[in-house]
Amino acid sequence: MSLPHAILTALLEKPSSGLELTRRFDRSIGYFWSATHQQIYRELGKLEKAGHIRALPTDSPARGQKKEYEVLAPGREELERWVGQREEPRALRDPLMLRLRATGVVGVGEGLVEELRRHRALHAARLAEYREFQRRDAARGHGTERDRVQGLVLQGGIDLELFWVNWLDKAIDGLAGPEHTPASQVG
Amino acid sequence: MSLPHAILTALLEKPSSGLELTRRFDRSIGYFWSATHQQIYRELGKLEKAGHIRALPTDSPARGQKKEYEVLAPGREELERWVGQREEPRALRDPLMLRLRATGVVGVGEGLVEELRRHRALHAARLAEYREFQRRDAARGHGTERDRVQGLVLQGGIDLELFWVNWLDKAIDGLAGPEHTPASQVG
DNA sequence: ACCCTCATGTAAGTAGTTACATGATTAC
DNA sequence: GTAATCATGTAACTACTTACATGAGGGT
Repeated sequence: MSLPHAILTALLEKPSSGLELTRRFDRSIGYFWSATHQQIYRELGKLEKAGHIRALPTDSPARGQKKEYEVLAPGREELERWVGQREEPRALRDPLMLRLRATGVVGVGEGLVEELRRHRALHAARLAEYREFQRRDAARGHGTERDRVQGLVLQGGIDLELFWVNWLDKAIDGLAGPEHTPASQVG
Repeated sequence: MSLPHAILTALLEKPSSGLELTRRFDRSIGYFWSATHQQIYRELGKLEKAGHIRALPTDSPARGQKKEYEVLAPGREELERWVGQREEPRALRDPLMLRLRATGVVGVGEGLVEELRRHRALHAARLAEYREFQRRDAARGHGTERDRVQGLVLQGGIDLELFWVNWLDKAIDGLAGPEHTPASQVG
Protein backbone atom coordinates (compact mmCIF):
# COMPACT_ATOMS: atom_id res chain seq x y z
CA MET A 1 0.00 0.00 0.00
CA SER A 2 2.60 2.55 -1.01
CA LEU A 3 0.91 4.65 -3.67
CA PRO A 4 -1.07 6.82 -1.24
CA HIS A 5 2.12 7.44 0.73
CA ALA A 6 4.04 8.30 -2.40
CA ILE A 7 1.35 10.87 -3.19
CA LEU A 8 1.35 12.26 0.36
CA THR A 9 5.13 12.69 0.14
CA ALA A 10 4.87 14.41 -3.22
CA LEU A 11 2.12 16.75 -1.99
CA LEU A 12 4.07 17.63 1.15
CA GLU A 13 7.06 18.51 -1.00
CA LYS A 14 4.77 20.72 -3.04
CA PRO A 15 0.94 21.00 -3.28
CA SER A 16 -0.07 20.00 -6.79
CA SER A 17 -2.90 19.08 -9.13
CA GLY A 18 -3.40 15.57 -10.48
CA LEU A 19 -1.68 16.32 -13.75
CA GLU A 20 1.27 17.97 -12.02
CA LEU A 21 1.62 14.89 -9.83
CA THR A 22 1.49 12.71 -12.93
CA ARG A 23 4.37 14.64 -14.42
CA ARG A 24 6.35 14.34 -11.19
CA PHE A 25 5.72 10.61 -11.22
CA ASP A 26 7.28 10.56 -14.67
CA ARG A 27 10.44 12.11 -13.18
CA SER A 28 11.85 12.09 -9.70
CA ILE A 29 9.35 10.13 -7.59
CA GLY A 30 8.47 7.82 -10.47
CA TYR A 31 12.06 6.58 -10.64
CA PHE A 32 11.33 4.35 -7.69
CA TRP A 33 7.54 4.40 -7.59
CA SER A 34 5.81 4.62 -10.94
CA ALA A 35 2.13 5.46 -11.36
CA THR A 36 -0.19 6.45 -14.20
CA HIS A 37 -2.59 9.38 -14.12
CA GLN A 38 -5.56 7.03 -13.71
CA GLN A 39 -4.07 5.57 -10.54
CA ILE A 40 -3.25 9.04 -9.27
CA TYR A 41 -6.71 10.53 -9.77
CA ARG A 42 -8.36 7.51 -8.20
CA GLU A 43 -6.03 7.65 -5.22
CA LEU A 44 -6.49 11.42 -4.81
CA GLY A 45 -10.22 10.77 -4.55
CA LYS A 46 -9.70 8.15 -1.83
CA LEU A 47 -7.26 10.31 0.11
CA GLU A 48 -9.65 13.25 0.03
CA LYS A 49 -12.54 11.08 1.21
CA ALA A 50 -10.35 9.76 4.04
CA GLY A 51 -9.59 13.32 5.16
CA HIS A 52 -5.87 12.99 4.46
CA ILE A 53 -5.76 15.71 1.83
CA ARG A 54 -8.06 18.46 0.62
CA ALA A 55 -8.62 20.34 -2.61
CA LEU A 56 -7.64 23.99 -2.30
CA PRO A 57 -10.76 26.16 -2.60
CA THR A 58 -11.36 27.59 -6.08
CA ASP A 59 -14.19 29.34 -7.90
CA SER A 60 -13.84 27.40 -11.17
CA PRO A 61 -16.19 24.52 -12.14
CA ALA A 62 -15.24 20.88 -11.69
CA ARG A 63 -14.59 19.23 -15.01
CA GLY A 64 -11.63 20.23 -17.16
CA GLN A 65 -10.39 22.66 -14.49
CA LYS A 66 -7.22 22.35 -12.48
CA LYS A 67 -7.71 21.18 -8.89
CA GLU A 68 -4.84 21.59 -6.41
CA TYR A 69 -4.46 19.42 -3.33
CA GLU A 70 -2.65 19.90 -0.04
CA VAL A 71 -1.95 17.48 2.81
CA LEU A 72 -3.93 17.77 6.06
CA ALA A 73 -2.65 16.89 9.54
CA PRO A 74 -4.11 13.34 9.54
CA GLY A 75 -2.40 12.68 6.21
CA ARG A 76 0.94 13.77 7.58
CA GLU A 77 0.47 11.59 10.65
CA GLU A 78 -0.41 8.60 8.50
CA LEU A 79 2.78 9.15 6.49
CA GLU A 80 4.90 9.39 9.64
CA ARG A 81 3.37 6.18 10.94
CA TRP A 82 4.05 4.38 7.66
CA VAL A 83 7.68 5.53 7.43
CA GLY A 84 8.61 4.06 10.81
CA GLN A 85 6.65 0.85 10.44
CA ARG A 86 8.15 -2.59 9.88
CA GLU A 87 7.73 -3.91 6.33
CA GLU A 88 9.39 -6.85 4.59
CA PRO A 89 11.55 -6.19 1.53
CA ARG A 90 9.33 -6.61 -1.48
CA ALA A 91 9.70 -9.85 -3.41
CA LEU A 92 11.58 -9.33 -6.64
CA ARG A 93 9.85 -9.85 -9.98
CA ASP A 94 12.12 -9.36 -12.92
CA PRO A 95 11.02 -10.62 -16.34
CA LEU A 96 14.45 -10.15 -17.92
CA MET A 97 16.19 -12.52 -15.50
CA LEU A 98 13.30 -14.90 -16.00
CA ARG A 99 13.78 -14.77 -19.75
CA LEU A 100 17.48 -15.41 -19.33
CA ARG A 101 16.75 -18.42 -17.18
CA ALA A 102 14.27 -19.70 -19.78
CA THR A 103 17.06 -19.79 -22.35
CA GLY A 104 18.56 -22.51 -20.19
CA VAL A 105 15.77 -24.82 -21.41
CA VAL A 106 14.75 -23.39 -24.81
CA GLY A 107 18.22 -22.31 -25.93
CA VAL A 108 19.70 -18.88 -26.56
CA GLY A 109 18.03 -17.14 -29.48
CA GLU A 110 19.66 -14.09 -31.03
CA GLY A 111 16.55 -12.19 -29.90
CA LEU A 112 17.47 -12.30 -26.23
CA VAL A 113 21.07 -11.15 -26.63
CA GLU A 114 19.73 -8.20 -28.60
CA GLU A 115 17.26 -7.51 -25.79
CA LEU A 116 20.06 -7.58 -23.20
CA ARG A 117 22.01 -5.04 -25.26
CA ARG A 118 18.94 -2.85 -25.63
CA HIS A 119 18.27 -2.94 -21.88
CA ARG A 120 21.93 -2.25 -21.22
CA ALA A 121 21.65 0.92 -23.31
CA LEU A 122 18.47 2.01 -21.51
CA HIS A 123 20.05 1.54 -18.09
CA ALA A 124 23.22 3.33 -19.19
CA ALA A 125 21.11 6.27 -20.38
CA ARG A 126 19.26 6.47 -17.10
CA LEU A 127 22.56 6.23 -15.23
CA ALA A 128 23.87 9.20 -17.19
CA GLU A 129 20.68 11.14 -16.42
CA TYR A 130 20.97 10.44 -12.69
CA ARG A 131 24.60 11.49 -12.69
CA GLU A 132 23.58 14.73 -14.33
CA PHE A 133 21.05 15.28 -11.51
CA GLN A 134 23.80 14.56 -9.00
CA ARG A 135 26.19 17.01 -10.64
CA ARG A 136 23.49 19.71 -10.65
CA ASP A 137 22.57 19.02 -6.98
CA ALA A 138 26.22 19.16 -5.92
CA ALA A 139 26.52 22.60 -7.53
CA ARG A 140 23.50 23.92 -5.61
CA GLY A 141 25.01 22.66 -2.36
CA HIS A 142 23.23 20.39 0.11
CA GLY A 143 22.72 21.93 3.48
CA THR A 144 19.32 20.74 4.65
CA GLU A 145 18.42 17.24 5.81
CA ARG A 146 15.94 17.04 2.96
CA ASP A 147 18.76 17.57 0.46
CA ARG A 148 20.91 14.95 2.14
CA VAL A 149 18.09 12.39 2.11
CA GLN A 150 17.27 13.03 -1.52
CA GLY A 151 20.98 12.67 -2.25
CA LEU A 152 20.94 9.20 -0.68
CA VAL A 153 17.92 8.19 -2.72
CA LEU A 154 19.57 9.45 -5.90
CA GLN A 155 22.71 7.53 -4.99
CA GLY A 156 20.50 4.45 -4.68
CA GLY A 157 19.21 5.01 -8.19
CA ILE A 158 22.75 5.40 -9.50
CA ASP A 159 24.02 2.29 -7.73
CA LEU A 160 21.07 0.29 -9.00
CA GLU A 161 21.66 1.36 -12.61
CA LEU A 162 25.34 0.53 -12.16
CA PHE A 163 24.35 -2.94 -11.04
CA TRP A 164 22.25 -3.39 -14.18
CA VAL A 165 24.87 -2.11 -16.60
CA ASN A 166 27.63 -4.23 -15.11
CA TRP A 167 25.57 -7.36 -14.76
CA LEU A 168 24.14 -7.03 -18.29
CA ASP A 169 27.71 -6.74 -19.57
CA LYS A 170 28.55 -10.02 -17.85
CA ALA A 171 25.41 -11.69 -19.22
CA ILE A 172 25.96 -10.46 -22.80
CA ASP A 173 29.55 -11.57 -22.63
CA GLY A 174 28.61 -14.94 -21.21
CA LEU A 175 25.97 -15.58 -23.88
CA ALA A 176 27.36 -13.98 -27.01
CA GLY A 177 30.94 -15.12 -26.65
CA PRO A 178 31.68 -18.14 -24.46
CA GLU A 179 35.26 -17.74 -25.81
CA HIS A 180 35.06 -14.61 -23.64
CA THR A 181 37.38 -11.82 -22.65
CA PRO A 182 36.26 -10.40 -19.27
CA ALA A 183 34.07 -7.28 -19.51
CA SER A 184 35.53 -4.06 -18.15
CA GLN A 185 33.61 -2.81 -15.16
CA VAL A 186 31.83 0.56 -15.19
CA GLY A 187 32.41 2.38 -11.92
CA MET B 1 2.44 -11.53 -18.25
CA SER B 2 5.40 -13.45 -16.90
CA LEU B 3 3.92 -15.92 -14.43
CA PRO B 4 2.78 -18.45 -17.06
CA HIS B 5 6.24 -18.29 -18.63
CA ALA B 6 7.92 -18.75 -15.27
CA ILE B 7 5.80 -21.88 -14.79
CA LEU B 8 6.54 -23.17 -18.29
CA THR B 9 10.26 -22.75 -17.63
CA ALA B 10 10.00 -24.55 -14.31
CA LEU B 11 8.02 -27.41 -15.83
CA LEU B 12 10.47 -27.79 -18.70
CA GLU B 13 13.30 -28.01 -16.20
CA LYS B 14 11.33 -30.72 -14.42
CA PRO B 15 7.68 -31.83 -14.65
CA SER B 16 6.05 -31.13 -11.28
CA SER B 17 2.84 -30.90 -9.32
CA GLY B 18 1.39 -27.62 -8.08
CA LEU B 19 2.87 -28.00 -4.62
CA GLU B 20 6.28 -28.93 -5.96
CA LEU B 21 6.17 -25.82 -8.13
CA THR B 22 5.19 -23.78 -5.09
CA ARG B 23 8.27 -25.05 -3.25
CA ARG B 24 10.50 -24.27 -6.20
CA PHE B 25 9.02 -20.77 -6.32
CA ASP B 26 10.12 -20.43 -2.70
CA ARG B 27 13.69 -21.20 -3.72
CA SER B 28 15.48 -20.82 -7.04
CA ILE B 29 12.88 -19.45 -9.44
CA GLY B 30 11.17 -17.42 -6.75
CA TYR B 31 14.33 -15.42 -6.14
CA PHE B 32 13.46 -13.34 -9.19
CA TRP B 33 9.83 -14.26 -9.73
CA SER B 34 7.80 -14.91 -6.61
CA ALA B 35 4.37 -16.56 -6.62
CA THR B 36 2.01 -18.10 -4.07
CA HIS B 37 0.37 -21.49 -4.40
CA GLN B 38 -2.98 -19.87 -5.18
CA GLN B 39 -1.51 -18.05 -8.16
CA ILE B 40 0.22 -21.21 -9.33
CA TYR B 41 -2.87 -23.45 -9.23
CA ARG B 42 -4.94 -20.82 -10.99
CA GLU B 43 -2.31 -20.41 -13.68
CA LEU B 44 -1.86 -24.18 -14.11
CA GLY B 45 -5.58 -24.37 -14.82
CA LYS B 46 -5.34 -21.66 -17.49
CA LEU B 47 -2.26 -23.20 -19.10
CA GLU B 48 -3.94 -26.60 -19.28
CA LYS B 49 -7.07 -25.10 -20.81
CA ALA B 50 -4.91 -23.28 -23.37
CA GLY B 51 -3.26 -26.57 -24.35
CA HIS B 52 0.20 -25.41 -23.22
CA ILE B 53 0.60 -28.10 -20.58
CA ARG B 54 -1.16 -31.32 -19.63
CA ALA B 55 -1.64 -33.34 -16.46
CA LEU B 56 0.15 -36.66 -16.62
CA PRO B 57 -2.41 -39.47 -16.69
CA THR B 58 -3.10 -41.03 -13.30
CA ASP B 59 -5.68 -43.39 -11.80
CA SER B 60 -6.15 -41.48 -8.54
CA PRO B 61 -9.16 -39.20 -7.89
CA ALA B 62 -8.97 -35.43 -8.27
CA ARG B 63 -9.08 -33.71 -4.91
CA GLY B 64 -6.27 -34.11 -2.41
CA GLN B 65 -4.21 -36.16 -4.87
CA LYS B 66 -0.98 -35.12 -6.51
CA LYS B 67 -1.31 -34.03 -10.14
CA GLU B 68 1.86 -33.75 -12.24
CA TYR B 69 2.08 -31.50 -15.26
CA GLU B 70 4.33 -31.52 -18.30
CA VAL B 71 4.81 -28.95 -21.08
CA LEU B 72 3.34 -29.62 -24.53
CA ALA B 73 4.81 -28.43 -27.83
CA PRO B 74 2.58 -25.28 -28.04
CA GLY B 75 3.71 -24.33 -24.55
CA ARG B 76 7.34 -24.63 -25.48
CA GLU B 77 6.76 -22.55 -28.62
CA GLU B 78 5.00 -19.86 -26.60
CA LEU B 79 7.96 -19.73 -24.22
CA GLU B 80 10.43 -19.44 -27.11
CA ARG B 81 8.38 -16.63 -28.60
CA TRP B 82 8.26 -14.78 -25.28
CA VAL B 83 11.98 -15.11 -24.60
CA GLY B 84 12.97 -13.42 -27.86
CA GLN B 85 10.33 -10.74 -27.77
CA ARG B 86 10.91 -7.06 -27.09
CA GLU B 87 9.79 -5.92 -23.63
CA GLU B 88 10.53 -2.71 -21.74
CA PRO B 89 12.39 -2.91 -18.43
CA ARG B 90 9.77 -3.04 -15.73
CA ALA B 91 9.17 0.17 -13.82
CA LEU B 92 10.73 0.04 -10.38
CA ARG B 93 8.53 0.11 -7.29
CA ASP B 94 10.49 0.10 -4.08
CA PRO B 95 8.73 1.02 -0.83
CA LEU B 96 11.96 1.33 1.15
CA MET B 97 13.41 4.06 -1.07
CA LEU B 98 10.01 5.72 -0.96
CA ARG B 99 10.06 5.67 2.83
CA LEU B 100 13.54 7.11 2.84
CA ARG B 101 12.42 9.90 0.56
CA ALA B 102 9.44 10.58 2.81
CA THR B 103 11.80 11.25 5.72
CA GLY B 104 12.89 14.28 3.71
CA VAL B 105 9.53 15.87 4.54
CA VAL B 106 8.47 14.22 7.82
CA GLY B 107 11.93 13.94 9.38
CA VAL B 108 14.05 10.93 10.26
CA GLY B 109 12.48 8.81 12.98
CA GLU B 110 14.56 6.18 14.77
CA GLY B 111 12.12 3.65 13.27
CA LEU B 112 13.41 4.01 9.75
CA VAL B 113 17.10 3.68 10.59
CA GLU B 114 16.24 0.48 12.43
CA GLU B 115 14.35 -0.70 9.36
CA LEU B 116 17.32 0.02 7.13
CA ARG B 117 19.55 -2.04 9.43
CA ARG B 118 17.04 -4.87 9.46
CA HIS B 119 16.82 -4.88 5.67
CA ARG B 120 20.58 -4.74 5.45
CA ALA B 121 20.79 -7.91 7.53
CA LEU B 122 18.17 -9.66 5.39
CA HIS B 123 20.01 -8.80 2.18
CA ALA B 124 23.34 -9.85 3.66
CA ALA B 125 21.83 -13.20 4.64
CA ARG B 126 20.48 -13.76 1.16
CA LEU B 127 23.83 -12.77 -0.31
CA ALA B 128 25.55 -15.41 1.84
CA GLU B 129 22.98 -17.98 0.71
CA TYR B 130 23.55 -17.19 -2.98
CA ARG B 131 27.30 -17.42 -2.52
CA GLU B 132 26.85 -20.82 -0.98
CA PHE B 133 24.86 -21.88 -4.08
CA GLN B 134 27.65 -20.52 -6.25
CA ARG B 135 30.32 -22.39 -4.31
CA ARG B 136 28.33 -25.62 -4.58
CA ASP B 137 27.71 -25.12 -8.35
CA ALA B 138 31.39 -24.41 -8.97
CA ALA B 139 32.25 -27.70 -7.28
CA ARG B 140 29.85 -29.64 -9.54
CA GLY B 141 31.44 -28.01 -12.58
CA HIS B 142 29.48 -26.18 -15.27
CA GLY B 143 29.73 -27.80 -18.65
CA THR B 144 26.32 -27.33 -20.25
CA GLU B 145 24.81 -24.13 -21.57
CA ARG B 146 22.03 -24.53 -19.02
CA ASP B 147 24.58 -24.46 -16.18
CA ARG B 148 26.28 -21.40 -17.63
CA VAL B 149 22.96 -19.55 -18.00
CA GLN B 150 21.87 -20.40 -14.46
CA GLY B 151 25.28 -19.22 -13.30
CA LEU B 152 24.67 -15.83 -14.91
CA VAL B 153 21.26 -15.55 -13.26
CA LEU B 154 22.77 -16.44 -9.89
CA GLN B 155 25.48 -13.86 -10.45
CA GLY B 156 22.69 -11.35 -11.07
CA GLY B 157 21.16 -12.23 -7.73
CA ILE B 158 24.51 -11.84 -5.99
CA ASP B 159 25.24 -8.50 -7.64
CA LEU B 160 21.78 -7.23 -6.77
CA GLU B 161 22.17 -8.17 -3.10
CA LEU B 162 25.59 -6.55 -3.11
CA PHE B 163 23.98 -3.37 -4.38
CA TRP B 164 21.47 -3.45 -1.52
CA VAL B 165 24.02 -4.14 1.20
CA ASN B 166 26.38 -1.44 0.03
CA TRP B 167 23.72 1.16 -0.60
CA LEU B 168 21.99 0.48 2.72
CA ASP B 169 25.35 0.98 4.43
CA LYS B 170 25.63 4.37 2.77
CA ALA B 171 22.07 5.27 3.74
CA ILE B 172 22.42 4.15 7.37
CA ASP B 173 25.69 6.02 7.62
CA GLY B 174 24.18 9.14 6.05
CA LEU B 175 21.16 9.14 8.37
CA ALA B 176 22.50 7.87 11.66
CA GLY B 177 25.76 9.74 11.75
CA PRO B 178 26.16 12.85 9.58
CA GLU B 179 29.49 13.19 11.42
CA HIS B 180 30.26 10.08 9.36
CA THR B 181 33.22 7.86 8.74
CA PRO B 182 32.87 6.33 5.28
CA ALA B 183 31.39 2.81 5.22
CA SER B 184 33.68 0.03 4.08
CA GLN B 185 32.47 -1.54 0.87
CA VAL B 186 31.50 -5.22 0.68
CA GLY B 187 32.85 -6.78 -2.50
C1' DA C 1 -14.75 25.45 -37.61
C1' DC C 2 -10.90 22.55 -36.46
C1' DC C 3 -7.12 20.72 -33.92
C1' DC C 4 -3.95 20.59 -30.09
C1' DT C 5 -2.86 20.62 -25.31
C1' DC C 6 -4.32 20.90 -20.61
C1' DA C 7 -6.99 18.65 -17.33
C1' DT C 8 -9.99 15.31 -14.96
C1' DG C 9 -12.16 11.41 -14.94
C1' DT C 10 -14.87 6.28 -15.94
C1' DA C 11 -14.88 1.40 -17.22
C1' DA C 12 -13.16 -2.94 -17.95
C1' DG C 13 -9.75 -6.18 -17.54
C1' DT C 14 -5.45 -8.45 -15.60
C1' DA C 15 -2.36 -9.59 -11.86
C1' DG C 16 -1.41 -10.38 -7.20
C1' DT C 17 -2.75 -10.99 -2.11
C1' DT C 18 -5.20 -12.79 1.85
C1' DA C 19 -8.35 -15.79 3.92
C1' DC C 20 -10.62 -19.86 3.92
C1' DA C 21 -12.27 -24.86 2.50
C1' DT C 22 -11.50 -29.73 1.88
C1' DG C 23 -9.78 -34.29 0.95
C1' DA C 24 -5.80 -37.92 1.42
C1' DT C 25 -1.94 -39.92 3.89
C1' DT C 26 1.10 -40.72 7.60
C1' DA C 27 2.68 -40.67 12.60
C1' DC C 28 1.44 -41.41 17.13
C1' DG D 1 -9.03 -41.41 16.61
C1' DT D 2 -6.74 -37.31 16.12
C1' DA D 3 -3.24 -34.35 14.78
C1' DA D 4 0.10 -32.97 11.35
C1' DT D 5 1.31 -32.73 6.78
C1' DC D 6 0.57 -33.23 1.90
C1' DA D 7 -2.13 -31.59 -1.68
C1' DT D 8 -5.53 -28.97 -4.40
C1' DG D 9 -8.56 -25.64 -4.74
C1' DT D 10 -12.46 -21.19 -4.12
C1' DA D 11 -13.67 -16.55 -2.92
C1' DA D 12 -13.05 -11.95 -2.07
C1' DC D 13 -10.28 -8.19 -2.29
C1' DT D 14 -6.61 -4.83 -3.61
C1' DA D 15 -3.42 -3.00 -7.00
C1' DC D 16 -2.23 -2.03 -11.50
C1' DT D 17 -3.01 -1.54 -16.66
C1' DT D 18 -5.30 -0.27 -20.91
C1' DA D 19 -8.72 1.95 -23.35
C1' DC D 20 -11.91 5.35 -23.67
C1' DA D 21 -14.78 9.81 -22.44
C1' DT D 22 -15.26 14.67 -21.80
C1' DG D 23 -14.71 19.39 -21.04
C1' DA D 24 -11.87 23.98 -21.15
C1' DG D 25 -8.85 27.08 -23.48
C1' DG D 26 -5.72 28.59 -27.11
C1' DG D 27 -4.00 28.76 -31.88
C1' DT D 28 -4.90 29.02 -36.95
